[in-house]
Amino acid sequence: MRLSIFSGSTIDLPPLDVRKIEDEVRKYWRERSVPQKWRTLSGKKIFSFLEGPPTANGYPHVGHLRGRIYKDFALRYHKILGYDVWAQGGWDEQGLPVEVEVEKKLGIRTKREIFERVGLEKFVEECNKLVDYYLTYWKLYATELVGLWLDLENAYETRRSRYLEYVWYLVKRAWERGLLYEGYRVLPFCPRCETALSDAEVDMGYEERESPSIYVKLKIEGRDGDYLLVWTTTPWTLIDNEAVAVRSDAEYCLLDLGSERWFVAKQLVERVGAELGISSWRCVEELKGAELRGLRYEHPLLNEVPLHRDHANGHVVLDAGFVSLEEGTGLVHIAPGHGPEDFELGVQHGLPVTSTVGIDGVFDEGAGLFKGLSVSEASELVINVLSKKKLLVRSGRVVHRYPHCWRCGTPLIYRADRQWFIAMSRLRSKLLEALNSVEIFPRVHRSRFESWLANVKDWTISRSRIWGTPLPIWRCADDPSKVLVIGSLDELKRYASSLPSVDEDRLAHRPWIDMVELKTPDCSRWVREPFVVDVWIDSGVAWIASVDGLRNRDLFSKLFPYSFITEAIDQTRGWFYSLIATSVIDVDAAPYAQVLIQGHVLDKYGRKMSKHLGNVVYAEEALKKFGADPLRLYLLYRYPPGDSFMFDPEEVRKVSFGALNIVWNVFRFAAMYMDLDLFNPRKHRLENYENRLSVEDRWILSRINTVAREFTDYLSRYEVHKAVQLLVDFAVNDLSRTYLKLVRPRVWSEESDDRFVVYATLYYTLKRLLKLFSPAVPHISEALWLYFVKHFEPEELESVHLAKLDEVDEGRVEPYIEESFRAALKIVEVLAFLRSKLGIKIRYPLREAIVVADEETLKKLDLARSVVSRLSNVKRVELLPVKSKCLEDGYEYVQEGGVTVCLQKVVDRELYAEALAREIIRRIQVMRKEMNLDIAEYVDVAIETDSEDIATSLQVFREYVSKEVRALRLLQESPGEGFYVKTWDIEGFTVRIGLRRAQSSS
RNA sequence: GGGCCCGUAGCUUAGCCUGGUUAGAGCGCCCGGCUGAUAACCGGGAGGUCCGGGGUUCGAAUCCCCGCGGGCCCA
Repeated sequence: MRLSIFSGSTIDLPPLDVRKIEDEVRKYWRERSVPQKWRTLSGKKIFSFLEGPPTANGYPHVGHLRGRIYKDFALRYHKILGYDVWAQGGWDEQGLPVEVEVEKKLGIRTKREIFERVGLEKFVEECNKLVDYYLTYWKLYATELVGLWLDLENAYETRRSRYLEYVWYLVKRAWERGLLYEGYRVLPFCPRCETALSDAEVDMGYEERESPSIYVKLKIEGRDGDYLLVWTTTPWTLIDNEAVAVRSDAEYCLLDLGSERWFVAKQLVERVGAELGISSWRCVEELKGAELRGLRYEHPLLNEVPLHRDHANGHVVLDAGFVSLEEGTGLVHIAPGHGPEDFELGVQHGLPVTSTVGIDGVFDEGAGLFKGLSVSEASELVINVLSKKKLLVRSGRVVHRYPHCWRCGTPLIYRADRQWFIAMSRLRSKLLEALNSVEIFPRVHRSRFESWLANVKDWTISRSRIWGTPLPIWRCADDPSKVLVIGSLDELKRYASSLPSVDEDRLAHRPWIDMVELKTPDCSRWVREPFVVDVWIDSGVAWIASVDGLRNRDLFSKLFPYSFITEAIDQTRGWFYSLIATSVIDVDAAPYAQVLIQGHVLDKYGRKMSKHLGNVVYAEEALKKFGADPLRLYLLYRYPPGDSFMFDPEEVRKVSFGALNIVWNVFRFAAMYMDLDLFNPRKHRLENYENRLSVEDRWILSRINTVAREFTDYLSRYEVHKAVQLLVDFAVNDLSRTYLKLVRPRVWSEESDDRFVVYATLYYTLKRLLKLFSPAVPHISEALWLYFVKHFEPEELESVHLAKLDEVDEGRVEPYIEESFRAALKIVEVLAFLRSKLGIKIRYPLREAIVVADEETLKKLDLARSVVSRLSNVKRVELLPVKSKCLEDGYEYVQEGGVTVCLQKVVDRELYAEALAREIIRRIQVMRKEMNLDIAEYVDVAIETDSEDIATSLQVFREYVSKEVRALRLLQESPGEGFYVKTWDIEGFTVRIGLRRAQSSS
């Protein structure tokens, strides 16, 4: 089957129209099910890839494409290396971002509305619909139109019961291994949305904000008149204050104000003084922070918040490394329920952890006087009360950066809450050990990952949300100390005394999961913990859940550990971690062997792409504008995979498209002449011409093999950019610019069959090059495969992507010839420079060039002497050993690094005549093109000129000119009727040239 | 506050690990040329305190120290 754009009896490869070609190629792949064949496992060694599932939320942009193109490249590359490839797709479908968008869509403003106005069932249905919507988009613009051959028909989906069972399985494994526990932790909450937020979400919402700024003195017990001075911007947290922290190695001053004395860090005395407007105080005692440790003070709201009366071990001075000496007083108020650091310090010292604030930001009865107030109302009242009690030293305002909810703009509050954890901190050494078996590219990132694992904290796996995997932990209603962890749907059904009648996908979600009534011999009613599981565990268990590994053990054992994964650098603490973490929890091993860590895509100025800046380049837009292959090539070759990528649309067009255009045209050139001469690679075999190869043939044959070797070499280190640059450079410089230029006259010459030597060489080279290019630019490679290779070898495979990379043909690698060419091309460059100095165009032949150099260089040059001569249009290239002289009159020269190059600058009459002939030829060629003549078509030419020189030249070079322009008749007369006529100025003379299709001699 | 990385032409960068020609490219700019595969291409030119300072060395973009500036991650 031929592609429709290539149909026709003779080859006429059109100019490169990327999008049209890609459409046709995609159609061909679809009709022939090529990707399915490509993915078929045939029993060979498997390159198993694990897809980092994109979140089915939001539209894909070029940053996503970069990652997906690396994935596809790695897969295709290993396929042509001879592996079977495992290329299952996957989608991450649950989590807060989906909920947020559904809320927006439904006009929901508070979490309560979800339950009361919309209802959970409807809400979950909407989440599903939204996921479906984005999947459509991702399948088209981030997969199919990019040419990705990930298997989407069998993609894993984290919302499916068969998938999320593995999250349950994992939680149960953690429970069995004693790693699952319940505890308290301080987390950022949005009181309006009534949910905890992740760190990433907090980072999104930092904004300037004006807050209260108050200085409060705390009465030290047993030291009448002595106080600790503290500073805070969240007065409401004083309600849950339990300690004051100092830095043990810092100096503190006891400041005498006459009637009373305050402790302040020495380094901050001046600052605080200025702030409070006090200058007349004296430092009466200097102490190390360590000496303050253990002092007790009276809680400033002891009467207003009665529970503090019972906190016998609270209200004490402790030391902590995090105390800042840059701001505040150097004494930091500690509320273990409202700050992560405070919490840790509290736990270390056994302080009571009180959080009298609810998830909605309203104080409960524990807050005494402040019950029922919001945090901001409470702050005001705290200030009032302290002021009345004369404990408030100063109350002002301060503008600072503070985290806000990125959805609704509400300032976040930190509060302690009951959560479920997995004790990852106990697995640190196992994680590090597992990492030993993992190769990380680029290498520099390894230490980052290692230090993250070495310091890993326990994992809060519970979330107070809806659209997620339900936390599979049940508690006995009658005895809350009894806990039941369910590891699969089967297990759930086993204990169920009644089940809602819904399909399994629903059953495994809220709200249906909570309609299941569970009963066991030791408990008549189990109640599920009201959480969903952190969404990172969803994608984290992909290594086993994606293939339903417990049921497909055979397949799973072939894939695990996965050969390769790749995502952007932010996933170091995300997916890369959640994979290895869950895998270590289950089987004490890393689930992947190689990781490629990518940098991010930025805009062309190096700024992050963001909706806010309006500089996001979406996948859809980029694909429509550039086509997939130019975009792929650009993303692959412009920067190292690990680097940030400054995406400049102009560069795609100029550089990437430009390179592809040259590659395409090299094939066009080859195809045109090969077809014209009925070249047949089975008949005109390279082996038949071995002893007739000219030096440039041997050179290009050597080069393509060297390039192939270097290509695989770079890719063994995932230096994708270098590998691809190498191919582009070879195609543009070696093939197009040098080889084709050299062989063009050989192709035109019909005297011998030498042109078949060229075709055989070129065919060998192009076919190999095509395979090398195929992982980077699959569409264009395929088009050329079908059009070019399949045209000459119809029995070849139906797709380049099913082919295998050729072994490097060691016998054809001739380093000496490559060196020789390097030297010769350098001389060609110098001669071009000399010509431009002399103002003599390449079209003007020159008699002689002389190179004076050492013996070794000369030996090299000798081999490629004709190359210099042809490319520089010099009749004779003379090679002389050092000490010879070429610096005579009539020569222009350049001396460089022991090599002297001289060029004879005299243009004698004979040379001049030849030059004129070439001037004429060139103009006739232009006219042939303007007339749209077929390449092989003959013409009649009539030339009229007032120049004696040109007339002579035409007589002398009559044969030459006729042959070059395929003239049947070349007349020196005024062009008559039926001629296409143009008047030219050549060297100041007027020349009228007439052209017409050759008339058969009648 | 801690860790990692980076700083080379107007822009994007190679070279740095392993010290040694005249620091190499692409884009942009200027001049010239080539073109029967080329929507292309080629040659030349202008443009560099290799972030600053100090050290090691016969010799430093490269190795070491300090500083400045930027990025990423963590707190």
